[in-house]
Amino acid sequence: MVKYKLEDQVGHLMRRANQRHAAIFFEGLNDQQLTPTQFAVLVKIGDEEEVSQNRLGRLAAMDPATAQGVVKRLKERALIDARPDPDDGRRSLWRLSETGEALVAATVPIAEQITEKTLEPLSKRERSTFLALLRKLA
Amino acid sequence: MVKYKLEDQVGHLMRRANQRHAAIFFEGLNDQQLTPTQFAVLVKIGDEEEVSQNRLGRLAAMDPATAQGVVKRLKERALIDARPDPDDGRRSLWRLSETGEALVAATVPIAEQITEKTLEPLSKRERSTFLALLRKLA
DNA sequence: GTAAATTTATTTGTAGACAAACAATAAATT
DNA sequence: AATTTATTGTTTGTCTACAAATAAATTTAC
Repeated sequence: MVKYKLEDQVGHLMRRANQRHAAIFFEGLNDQQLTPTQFAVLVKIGDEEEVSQNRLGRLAAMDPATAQGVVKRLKERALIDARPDPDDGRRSLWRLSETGEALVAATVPIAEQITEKTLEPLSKRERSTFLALLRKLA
Repeated sequence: MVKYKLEDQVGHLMRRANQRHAAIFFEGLNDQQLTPTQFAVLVKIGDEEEVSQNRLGRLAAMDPATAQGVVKRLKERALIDARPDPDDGRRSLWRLSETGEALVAATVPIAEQITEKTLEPLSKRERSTFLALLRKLA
């Protein structure tokens, strides 16, 4: 019977790694006032041209209730715009505004630096190992 | 110039891995109505016998504002108790109640299953590699 | 063609997570 | 001893995250 050590549990370690990454993220995108989720949503809208809110949630790994709030705040900042879906009365189709487009273009390089900084404690080789294993747990 | 792929970013993958783990956690400890953070706090209080709120926050990786709320809820459920620190008028010293003690004893085995289930997609060897690398990023 | 099931989106409620500002106490400095 | 600095804990506000309940529109099944 070995003692349960919180510090060795994968959940605790992931939580802490996430906290560290979040801190790096906020430091990097402090000027733009973007959260990781908001950034993810902007990138995904950019990828898709036009996309419904629920689909966006799936693409960026948010549930519908979360997506609703995130989209609302981005809309209030005029980073995204919507028009009603002509084929489906329930949906709105979201796209980047010009400001949003410019913001994504300006922030993607910073996001790349954030990824780099997050992985900094690992060697090149370790990084690809880690990402491959992490992908299996995602 | 390679396109920025959200799905390949370490932050996004960690966020998703965390979501998956959280889902496994809630499923496992649904009956006890414990969150990962609450469980972490209970385990840490158990480790320490008696501990102040701020120190507890550091042990379980929460900032003071978060710790305050978590401790408050555990106290309301009578899982933990406090007495004033005789040596420091600012502090309370927290410890497990009898109920809390019993709950920790009952839930640690479940937490071990949760860890196991979270790591299930990885082989034994991959698990130790993953944990070693994750520890460097935490 | 209608009833049932599914999908889309919203609302309410709970719980982390953290920044910033604050009050109270304790420790360090001079 | 008095002042400065640090620590402990609380409060307010914003945001993510999700469960559960609801309403409306669409699809599927019969």
